[in-house]
Amino acid sequence: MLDMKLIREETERVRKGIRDKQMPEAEKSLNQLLILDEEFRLLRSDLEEKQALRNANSKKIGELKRKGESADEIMREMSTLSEEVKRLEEKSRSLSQHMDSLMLDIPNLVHESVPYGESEHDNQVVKELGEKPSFSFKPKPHWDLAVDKGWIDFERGVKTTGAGFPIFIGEGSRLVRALKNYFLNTLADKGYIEISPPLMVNPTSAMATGQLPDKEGQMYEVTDGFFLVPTSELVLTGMHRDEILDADMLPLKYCGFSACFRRESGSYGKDVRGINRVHQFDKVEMVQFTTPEASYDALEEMTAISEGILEELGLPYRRLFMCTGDIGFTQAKKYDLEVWSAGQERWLEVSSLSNITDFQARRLKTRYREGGAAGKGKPEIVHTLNGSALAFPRTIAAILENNQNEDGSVTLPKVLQPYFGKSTMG
RNA sequence: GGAGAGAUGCCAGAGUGGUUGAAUGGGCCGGUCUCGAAAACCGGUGUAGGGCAUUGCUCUACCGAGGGUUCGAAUCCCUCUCUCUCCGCCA
Repeated sequence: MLDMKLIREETERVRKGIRDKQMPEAEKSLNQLLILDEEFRLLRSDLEEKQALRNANSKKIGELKRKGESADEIMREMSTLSEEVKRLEEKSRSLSQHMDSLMLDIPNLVHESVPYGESEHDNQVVKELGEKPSFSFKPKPHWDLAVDKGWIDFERGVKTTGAGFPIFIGEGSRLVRALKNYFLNTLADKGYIEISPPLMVNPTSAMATGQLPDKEGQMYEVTDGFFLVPTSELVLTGMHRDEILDADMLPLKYCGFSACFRRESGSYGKDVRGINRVHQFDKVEMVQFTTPEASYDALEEMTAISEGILEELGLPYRRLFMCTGDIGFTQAKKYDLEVWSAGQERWLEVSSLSNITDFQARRLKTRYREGGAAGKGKPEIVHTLNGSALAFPRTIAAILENNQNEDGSVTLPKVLQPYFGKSTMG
């Protein structure tokens, strides 16, 4: 959510942002919002004047009654005034509700460094590192490799749950566990506080973090009105909703492991083959709360951490600088990291890192000041960032495919071996 | 799941229809005292939005959330949410 003041005072910047993000529908909302804002402010000043009069009169009535004098005349006046106030209050409420829903259509402004582009084809590859492995045999895609070795069972996953719910078995499961510990230890060593989050959130959290209303179709809703988390970000950032943080706590860094649940309706083809895109997957997520001055540096820091992990894993990767047309509604600046998967001979997205500036925190009402809630000075809205380190399935796909041997065994990256307890799978 | 109690400012806690943005205590900030500190004493200490003006005054809203009663609601009524205690059940 943007600041209404910004929308009002820097309308053309907001309009340009909408156009750059290729969201023409949002411009209609913007236009309507400006009209309603005007109307709302007029209504407001009228209402407040009448409220002030009502307050003054009711004070007078109190005084008269205490003195034992008649207040009938003022009371008669008041009943019409009160009705008018009530009418205006209701109008103001419905106007502001309408405005709130329009506000949700306006995307975040992008950072000036973000390249202009109309679609995913315009994203820029700003970094490419690592050697793509070469083989003396034809490397298999993971869906053959892992199934042959019994590490992943897709069919039984369909049996127990449905398509897109693979079961990791034996050393497959052990690899998941090794990755989890490796990722979390690495992040803890970098100063990230580890969180084991709930896997369901309430609609308020889903709304405040920006998953609702626009991404409702992406989440699974369970019968008690909760949503299964599509990412632990909802908990890691949502935990500080309605709080004023102590400035000394910033930057506040969290990391969390969780299963992530996504409907992924409309996906098909090679994108969903194997574990490239599934309905439930594990992910370790990083989140930061920073001051406005620090957020863009924090994005670089987080990106460096995810890239460092890929380098330690020996996976060739590239970094995409997402263009205005592909960056997403809430983000001001975003990088995607993709690993090379030798069996599929394509790049797979394993991490997405974004600076959301104050866009999410405004809705969350997460602010900061010297001394925290009991402190002095005006509270400022924090900046929030999030990034994956990393999503498991595609990382696993790349590890298996890139490190496979002719007999189907997999020589694990050095860094994982102590976590796995062995150097080889299979 | 059953029964009861509660939700007020940074915290504790009063307030049960009128001058209450809210007593009192604690904390925090500033000051007096002191060589310095403690103690004591004095003063200050919310959020959001608007107006004037320019860094101060003023108006409005906010006492879990939403409705209602009333000329007037923190205070009365209804609904919801959450917390606590006891019982039951259970990893």
